[in-house]
Amino acid sequence: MKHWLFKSEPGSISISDLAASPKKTTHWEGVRNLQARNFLRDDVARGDLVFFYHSNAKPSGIAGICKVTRAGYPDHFALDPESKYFDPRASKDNPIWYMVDVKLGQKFSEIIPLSRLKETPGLEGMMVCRRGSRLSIQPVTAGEWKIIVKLAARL
DNA sequence: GCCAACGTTGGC
DNA sequence: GCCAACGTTGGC
Repeated sequence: MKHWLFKSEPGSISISDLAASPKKTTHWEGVRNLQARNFLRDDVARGDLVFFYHSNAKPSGIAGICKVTRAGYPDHFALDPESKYFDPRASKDNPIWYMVDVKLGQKFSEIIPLSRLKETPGLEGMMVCRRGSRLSIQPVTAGEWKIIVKLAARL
């Protein structure tokens, strides 16, 4: 089992929105970056655990934990001209973009802010802690996962 | 295939 | 709202 960090702007979907969703489950659609797409298509597996990260938020940081309930499959929003994620290059035979499904596991009582992550020993190598890192689907090491879960337990 | 211009992300 | 960093586009 692997660990990930998925970013979302709360205005798009927040962890509270996910908590209020049917079965507390959502598609993770709209990823339109090749590197992130490759993770979704090739690496994110059912059962993997995910930190739900709020970006462009007050504060930005990790809001909780989700579980992947469905591995990568074509993001059909790319085929829908009405969708803001529409991509005219995508087709049924060549979906280009992929999504996964995630289910809320645990919503933390508070956000663990990015500033906290940055000052926590052992997390220096995390992509999200590095300036200018825009990747919205990021792998997290088992060690980093453990450290952050410990932080969450002390909230 | 280079790279300047442009658009987007996202912290602050 | 600013702007740095990054990804993508398109002219050549």
